Amino acid sequence: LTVSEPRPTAPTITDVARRAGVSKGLVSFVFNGRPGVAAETRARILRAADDLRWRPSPHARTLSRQMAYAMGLVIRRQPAVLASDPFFPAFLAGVETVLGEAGRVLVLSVVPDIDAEERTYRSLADDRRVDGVFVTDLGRDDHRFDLLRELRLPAVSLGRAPDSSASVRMDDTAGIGQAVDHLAGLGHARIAHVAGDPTMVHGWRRRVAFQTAMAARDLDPGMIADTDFSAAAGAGATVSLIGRRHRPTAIVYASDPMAIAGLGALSERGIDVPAEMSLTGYDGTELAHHVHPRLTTVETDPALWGATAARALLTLVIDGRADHLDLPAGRLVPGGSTAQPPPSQPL
Amino acid sequence: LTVSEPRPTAPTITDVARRAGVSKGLVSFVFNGRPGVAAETRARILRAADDLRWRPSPHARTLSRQMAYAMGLVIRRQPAVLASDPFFPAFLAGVETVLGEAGRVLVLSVVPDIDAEERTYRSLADDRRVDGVFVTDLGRDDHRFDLLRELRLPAVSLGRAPDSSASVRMDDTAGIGQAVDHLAGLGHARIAHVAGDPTMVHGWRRRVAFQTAMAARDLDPGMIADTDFSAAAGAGATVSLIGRRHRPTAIVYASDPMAIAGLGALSERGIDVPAEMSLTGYDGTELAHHVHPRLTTVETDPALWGATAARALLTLVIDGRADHLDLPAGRLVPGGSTAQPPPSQPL
DNA sequence: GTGAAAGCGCTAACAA
DNA sequence: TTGTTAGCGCTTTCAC
Repeated sequence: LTVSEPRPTAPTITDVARRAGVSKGLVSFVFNGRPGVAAETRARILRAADDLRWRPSPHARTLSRQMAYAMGLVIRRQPAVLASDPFFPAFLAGVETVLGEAGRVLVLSVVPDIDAEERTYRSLADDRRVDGVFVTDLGRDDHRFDLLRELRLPAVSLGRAPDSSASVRMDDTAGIGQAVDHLAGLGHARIAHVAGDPTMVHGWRRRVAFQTAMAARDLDPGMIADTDFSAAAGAGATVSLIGRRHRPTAIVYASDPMAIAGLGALSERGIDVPAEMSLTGYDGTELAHHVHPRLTTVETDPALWGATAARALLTLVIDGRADHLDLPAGRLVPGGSTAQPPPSQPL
Repeated sequence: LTVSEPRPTAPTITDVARRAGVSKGLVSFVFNGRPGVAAETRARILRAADDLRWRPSPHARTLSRQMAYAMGLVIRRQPAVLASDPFFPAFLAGVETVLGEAGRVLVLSVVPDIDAEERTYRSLADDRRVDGVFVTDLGRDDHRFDLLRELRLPAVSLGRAPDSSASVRMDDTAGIGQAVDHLAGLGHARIAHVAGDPTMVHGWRRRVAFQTAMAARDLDPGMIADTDFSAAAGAGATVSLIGRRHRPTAIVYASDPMAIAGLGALSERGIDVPAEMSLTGYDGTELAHHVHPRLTTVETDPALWGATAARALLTLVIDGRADHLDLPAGRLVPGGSTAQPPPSQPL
């Protein structure tokens, strides 16, 4: 039950230098890709390091180079919303593949509110815990970029923010548009949208995409219920939509968990999907494939997103600049939750 | 688009010492809670530090104290399984609340396979990236503790492992037992279990708990289908169980996502829940509350688990020892997915 | 092309 | 009680 013995003392750059018969400085040069080391010397040094299984210590490096070799991700979310969100695990996996190869590590924080979020960013910066951060869940009026600029913390945002220096975006317009087209193609005219959080960029973008797609087909784009992306709110919004006078025949959800919850709410009220109501989701989560009927949803690739964002952040941190990247848009995969509208709907 | 200016150079211990009119040594003593500093001097030093908004640099500390002020969590999971698992987000939130207060940070890794996992542990240890780790998803014959011992990396396991030095456990026996009792009380006799991964401790424990509870009631404990905890496998196991000659009238699932997928599979085959088949889940996830019928499930508290594990790991790292802790067991919360078995079942 | 030595910011042993 | 100083492991400037 005790952890008594000290960890074995690792070899240092001095050991390597001695073994290669050179000075510390040269070893450092080799490991930092500096020119001006004779090929033969370089080989000898690499051999020595390899023999000793030595690698430069990140902490020592941090001290002399002001680089943490770590990236940060601060997530501010309601526990309930976070728990049913399948995005993060896959996103993190993607981030890791890239950071790991680059010898970087991911520092993750989950915070409950905006104050904790700010404190976290400040201490990550003050302590030089990270060299840069990923910014997710963009707000439409996001205060974080000012803070990050003040802290001089390079950031890559997921989705484009007006004042982010680099971003990786996955277009949600296309997927929502395809969903509307799919439904309209089946004959639906009264299509509603259970939107996400309107204060968040992805919630808002999907909402606007819905309105645009509906307007483009001369359909009424007004049947929208806003939520906070939680399953509970998805169910609530569904109930409120079907209570309206002109009940919709189809609902486009801004996320799979909400669609699944909506399916539950409809089923509870004896409304058959897809015979009486068609549903589409967004994300392409595993569970969406296993509810009945299988959800028609927009498949996205969060792992690709993570890997791309990580590469962008590395570039930003190392080269001091990075671009705004666009990822291929999600695409609609028809399931069993969409069908023709019921033949005779009272207007 | 450029991140040009260097981050503002933070004050150092030297600045604080100068401002307080003392030496660096004294400042260090004060910030490490060492005795032997005059009260008045100490106050002066604290004031100076406060004025300068100075805090000791973790990296510099790491170098001289061999402490990283960070904890690690390495998750090896199939992306699909991880994505539908609601446990981690809440667990992480719990961990963070404790680590944050203690000035520690969480280093997270998501790895695809066992080799990557080992490499990750090695580099976390070699680079002194973390002072200790959380070990989750215990295998019944878990190789990781040998590795961690070799690396001298203190570890707290989630669930008790024979060779872990500290652990935090949440009993699954009680919850599964309650589920069986609940079903038996409703009149079910042919109760099946869709188990988790039998090579993982929590999967195995729930499986054994099921068998024990069934045997205690003189019921046949043999109807078990093993899975890997994925939703897909949950659906598959469900299908195989209802295909058996003595079809069960109730199924106890080892997780909510599998129960939800099972519900989907049954629904697809026209089997009514709960009229023809009762289901129970495990975890108490948000989505489980919003499917129809609402899942009868075992509520657990992953955030509490995270906070407790974090406290244990801090203790282990700081004091060199920690205990095995037990958390209150999950408890069954009846929903709409359980009812009396159908009156006349052909044997 | 290579070596010596001065930092990076802090801790801790030793002196005073 | 307080000050001095030698590390911790690495990078980098400046001589040679």
